[in-house]
Formats: sequence, structure tokens, C-alpha cells
Amino acid sequence: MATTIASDSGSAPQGGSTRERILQVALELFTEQGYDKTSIRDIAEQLGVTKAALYYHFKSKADILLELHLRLHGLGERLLDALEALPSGEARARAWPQLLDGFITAVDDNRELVALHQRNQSALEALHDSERHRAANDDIERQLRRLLAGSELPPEMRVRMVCSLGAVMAGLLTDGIVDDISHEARVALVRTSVADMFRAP
Amino acid sequence: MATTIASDSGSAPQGGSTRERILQVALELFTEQGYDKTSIRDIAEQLGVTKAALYYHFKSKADILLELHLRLHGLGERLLDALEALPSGEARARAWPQLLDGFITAVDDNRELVALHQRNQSALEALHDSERHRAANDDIERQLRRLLAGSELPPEMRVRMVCSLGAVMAGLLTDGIVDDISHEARVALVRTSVADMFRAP
DNA sequence: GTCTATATTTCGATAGAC
DNA sequence: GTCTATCGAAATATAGAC
Repeated sequence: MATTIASDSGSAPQGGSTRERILQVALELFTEQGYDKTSIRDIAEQLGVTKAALYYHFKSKADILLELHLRLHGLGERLLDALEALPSGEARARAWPQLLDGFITAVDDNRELVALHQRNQSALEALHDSERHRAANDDIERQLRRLLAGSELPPEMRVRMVCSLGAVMAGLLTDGIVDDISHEARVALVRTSVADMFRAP
Repeated sequence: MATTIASDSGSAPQGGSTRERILQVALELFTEQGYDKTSIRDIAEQLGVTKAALYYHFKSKADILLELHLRLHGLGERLLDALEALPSGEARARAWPQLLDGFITAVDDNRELVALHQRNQSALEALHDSERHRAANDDIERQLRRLLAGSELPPEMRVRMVCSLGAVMAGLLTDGIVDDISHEARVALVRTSVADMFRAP
């Protein structure tokens, strides 16, 4: 299963089907310039085709964003399933560091998609309100909130959990501050940093 | 100095000058619906005036966003000044938890503005590219990156710093998970959570 | 300062030929 | 599957009266 998108990083990517190349270019431009400031025309020109060609592969601009969104969706679902599988609040609290570790790996493996999400929060929320998306797919964030809020976990633990998620995002996606070490070393440092939030006192 | 904006939370706020009321409504709508999906007309109607009236007070839609951005700008500047005032990398590392504490207070005091920033990252970056903004005001994030990257701080410390900033954002801005305690208690929990990232082993 | 127009542009989307 | 040509909608911004 290929949740990640091959990153040729060329100006006019030739690998894969046209549909896949559209998604690849869209991912780049949506992340760089933002979804709203990227026109269908921008994508088409970067790809060397016309707008009309895009509408053969996708029925709307929002559909392109939706497709990219769904590819990331499985990431959160796996974390949720693992969390939900644990019965009691106590077990959930104990298992969290391990789940977080898997989350770090997943985010790191899908950095481009996560960055797209991070930089286009409002555009993605607008999708949820208008598209059929809600019917079939339960919103991932709402689900996580219900799970954490509904747990018998003490508030102190829930705050730590939320903070740790934000820490992972910042640690893995913020560029320009720790470029003097290898990427693997950086990921490892993120792991230990967030793990320390759940150390015994 | 009023960096925060009075939040009447009414449908048609009457407090303050028209210019201030515009900013207040814009802040709400930009955060709720996103900057790009909020039209000048939306703001005007919510305010009970016409579009043309807005153009008397602001020369463009982007100018409204810019004004809101500048109000948050001072927040990061204060953290930067405090960080820059410390000479050596060692002193900077030791002082970080205290600086972080001030950062938490500042973010909490300006939650609405920070949320606006968080949800409209791409729109704000587009501002930087086009407006005069760059000339007068050095970009706050770039400055922070240079300070941290240029420091003699070890990478392990820099990663922790970046992670802690993300943790604060998530802990203070994510709603729906810890609503069963007072806001003050929640802020206190965020403080201890991130502080634990800088505990001695 | 606020209003009623209106100018101008850009974008998303479609029709139909090839 | 891709093209040319075009439609229609919506948004920003301006002109000028009050």
C-alpha cells in the first residue's frame, strides 16, 4: 500500500499516471502557495497540459484536495484503532508512549502530506462542511477528541497527550533550526523529547 | 498597550471605533471560515454596513489581515528580545524554561490571534511575499530560526525547544479534549507538561 | 463615513472537436 | 485523454452622490 507519494521533485514529473502526476504537483503547490491561492491553471501549466485535462481526472478542484486528504487519513485511523483497542483508561495511559512512537513514524513517513494539512487547515475544514466526506468517513479529529474526552483519563494525562502531539508536529515539520544533523538523528531526538513528557517523576 | 482585542462576541459589535469593529469581526470570520473563504462582503454584512465602507478604513482585504498579524507580532518579539539578551548558548539553554513560561502567558492572552495565525498559515505567508511588510519588519520566524540555529546550543536542546513551542500551541489551542477543568487549571497543566521536557534526568 | 452603483479580473467548470 | 473556446459566478476594488 502506497500512502506516500513518490517525490520526483522535477518541474514536470513524468513518473506514474497522469492522475498521479496531478496529485504530486497539486501537493507541491498547495503546500507552497496554499490551496486557495493555487489555481487549476497553475497546476495545469506546471504539468504542461490545459485546465480541461484536469477535469477529465478530477471532477473539481476540491476533489484533488480531498484525495490528498484521504491518503493521510489512514495515518490517524491506525493510531485511533490501537488506542480504542485498549479497554480501560489506565491501560490507555500506560500504552500512550508506545502509540506515540508509532505516530512519530507515521508522521515522518508522510511529512509532505502532513505539511499540506498543517498549512491548509481552513481549506480542509471547508471540505468537511460541504462534501459528502462526512457521511462515509467519520472525521478523524472529532473521533480522537471523543476518545480522549470520553476516557476516564485524568485531565493531567489528556493535556500531556495533546501537548505531545503538537510537539511531534513541530519537531518533525519545523525546518531551519536543526539542519546540522541527519534526519534520522533528528527523529530520534524528537522521540526522546516527547518521551520525557511521560517519564515518572 | 492593548495587544488583545476586546471580544464582545455579539453579532454586530458596537464597542469601539468602526475600524476596531471591523478588525474584531474579521478576526472571528477569518478564524472560523478561513481568510480566503471570507469575503469583504461577509464582513460588511455581519457588521451591518456595505463593502464600500470597509474600503474607507482599509485599502485592501490583505491590509485587514496584515493589521491583525502585526498585533500578534509583538508577542514573538518580546520572546526574541529576552532570548537575544542572553549572551552565551549555555545561559540561553538555562533560561529557556523561564522564557517558555512567558511565552505560554503571551499565547494564552492572545489565543484568538494565535488561532488566526495557526489556521491561516498560507494566507499569511502570501502576505510576506507581496507586501511592504518585509522591508520594515523582519520576519519573526526567520529571526527565531537564526537565533536558535546560530546558537552554539546542541541539537538536542534545539529540538526540545522547537517541540516545546509546538506543545504549548497544541495544549492551549486544541479544544474539546480537556473542557472539564477550568481554563486556569488547564494552562497550569500545560506549564508543567512542557516544563518536564527540560527536567534533569 | 457611508451609500449605490459599476468596473475589472480571475477563477472554476463545461461543451464539443479531435 | 487532451485540446480550444467560452460561460457564469463571485470577488476585489473604485467612482461619485449624499
